[in-house]
Amino acid sequence: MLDKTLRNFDIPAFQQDLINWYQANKRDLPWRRTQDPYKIWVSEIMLQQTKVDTVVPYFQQFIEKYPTPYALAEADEQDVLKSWEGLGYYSRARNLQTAVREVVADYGGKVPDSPAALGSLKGVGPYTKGAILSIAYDQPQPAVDGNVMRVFARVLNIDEDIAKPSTKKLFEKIAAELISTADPSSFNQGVMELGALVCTPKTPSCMLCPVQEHCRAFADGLEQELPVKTKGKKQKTTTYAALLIKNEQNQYMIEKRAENGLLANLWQFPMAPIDEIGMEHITNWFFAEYGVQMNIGDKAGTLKHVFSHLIWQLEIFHAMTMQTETADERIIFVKPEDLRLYPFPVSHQKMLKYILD
DNA sequence: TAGTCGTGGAA
DNA sequence: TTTCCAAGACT
Repeated sequence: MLDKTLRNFDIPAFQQDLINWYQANKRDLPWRRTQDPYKIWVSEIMLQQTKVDTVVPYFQQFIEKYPTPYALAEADEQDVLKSWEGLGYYSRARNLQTAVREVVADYGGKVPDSPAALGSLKGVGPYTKGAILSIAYDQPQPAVDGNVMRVFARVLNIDEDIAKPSTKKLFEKIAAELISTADPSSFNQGVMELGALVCTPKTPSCMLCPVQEHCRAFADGLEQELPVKTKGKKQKTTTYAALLIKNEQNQYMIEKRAENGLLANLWQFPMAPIDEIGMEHITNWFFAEYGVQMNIGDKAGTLKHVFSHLIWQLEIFHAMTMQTETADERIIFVKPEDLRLYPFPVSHQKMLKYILD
């Protein structure tokens, strides 16, 4: 299967054309100005499912605050989450810190350069492992992301569904065959850079492509049809009442979310699923759930927030309570000016404007 | 395997 | 407006 796919494919010429193009056209990105495995690691975690333009400012600020594995290992998780606020996929931040602590404890603070040790770290999967080994340590390891699957699917005219995990394994085998042993870093980054700048998902710029002469999809006019990717299911909407509960000290009630699952360990204004409990039972539900007696006031606004796999429809209300504390450790009351000290998901960051005017 | 896990930008 | 998606990992 693999032999047939790669038969008559001029691997050395493809490598050379790709690497030459990459050297001449690569973007000047902060993580390309260093060989520090820790910094490259941080960049690769941030770049998971996230655009380069989004990552750049987060990376700069993160490295300034946590310049070494030791600095990150010693940091408070809440501070790390605050640095990650707005970037999404927050378990990446917590897994990174867990992994960095392991590197400090078990590897003397040096990022492992063996595939087995690196791949065992929390949050380091097949792609990230290959990226770190190739970019930081110049090892010829495949690093297959969405770009790589798209580029290789077109160049080699492969119509396997790239949404399937088994297809990713196929491309890892292909990447292992194609990767340059002379410059694995430039090869891997070159494929990704090509995917980001030229071999784009929609309307690829084939006329500007440095490997056009190697591309079977272009030769057959199939560049728009490849790669094949089945689409996921639609998100389900849940409606919540989100309450801006103020007490007589002008403090607002916020809640730390569970330590697992969606938006783990971030803070939010309390929410009630009004589909389930009914708007008329909210007060009782809140008392049962949080031990807080409150009166609901005016509606402050409405907010629709779209996640990857679900949608929140938030109906936002002002509310008043006489209490300044509860028995629930997840609940605290905070002055408006201190709310920004806590890591909030974007949906609840937006709610701050109803309080801070 | 398929679902979970965020966000903002492009077409 | 809707859809898709971006340098994935985990369960």
